[in-house]
Amino acid sequence: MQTAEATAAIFVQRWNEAADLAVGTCPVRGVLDRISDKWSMLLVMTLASGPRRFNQIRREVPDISQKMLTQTLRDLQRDGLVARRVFDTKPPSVEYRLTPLGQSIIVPFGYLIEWASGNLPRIEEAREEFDTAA
Amino acid sequence: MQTAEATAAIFVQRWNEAADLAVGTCPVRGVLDRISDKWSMLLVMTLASGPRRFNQIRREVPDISQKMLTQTLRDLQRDGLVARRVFDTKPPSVEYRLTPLGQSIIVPFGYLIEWASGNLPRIEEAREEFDTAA
DNA sequence: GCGTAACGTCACCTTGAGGTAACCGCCATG
DNA sequence: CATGGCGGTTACCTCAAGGTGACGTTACGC
Repeated sequence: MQTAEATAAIFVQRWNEAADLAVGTCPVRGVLDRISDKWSMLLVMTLASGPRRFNQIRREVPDISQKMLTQTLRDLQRDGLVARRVFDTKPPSVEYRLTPLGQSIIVPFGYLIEWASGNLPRIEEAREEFDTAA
Repeated sequence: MQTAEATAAIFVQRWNEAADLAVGTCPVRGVLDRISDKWSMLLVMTLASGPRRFNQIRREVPDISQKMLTQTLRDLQRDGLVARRVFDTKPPSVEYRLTPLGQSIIVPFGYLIEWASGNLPRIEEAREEFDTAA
């Protein structure tokens, strides 16, 4: 197991080696922009524990509108993270599940969520301090 | 070293245990919304390799507007990820550096970037396939 | 005096993400 | 007959993110 510092150093080095990552056509930006909308991450994590049907997701994520659920699922499907399967029942039911590619993003998401929940108190503290200073 | 599957399973389990993460006041969402704007991640990674001055950052990230650089740096400072130091030179120069909290986010970011650059071809492939199918 | 570089602020405008609500066909149930 | 659940689509509206460009202050070099 490496220290966090060593791991960070490796990532920083890779980032710097990737030359023009900061400018216009950075490929990482393209993917990250897609992932960083309001619902994508939430839906991926929801589907992480198994396939779901449309209205099942709606019930689990109550504050998403029908439109955004449809749209976000389409986008995730387009990117190959989610597979859509229509069953020929009456009425037809639709199942959404993560593809292997979709499952592979759970790990990096997990690290980010872990960081977020672990450091939330520190961030809120910093915000208060900053706001009272101003 | 665990397999990716095992790691993912742990993250999924934690996510499910965190009960009301999906609804309204989810603390993770609060932090992630901040991080997922257009420039935050890019600036953090830029500052990862050392402190920078204002216009130095502008030159390294040429497509950011002055306004957004100021604003994003302020937000990062407010969240305690970036420290701002004013030097009493003439004219005054300003240095931005990551705080320890800011440095700690490099690792989760790194995993995400690694995933993004590794899977970009697959995503583009999926997009093409999806678009031609429609 | 003039330009330039330092680090911003302010006013304005455009764009698009996302919410709301209505509507669709189909089928089961009361 | 009517209601409700299924899985959407469409039109409309709002709000905030982000870009542009002007302005400001100080100090240095030409």
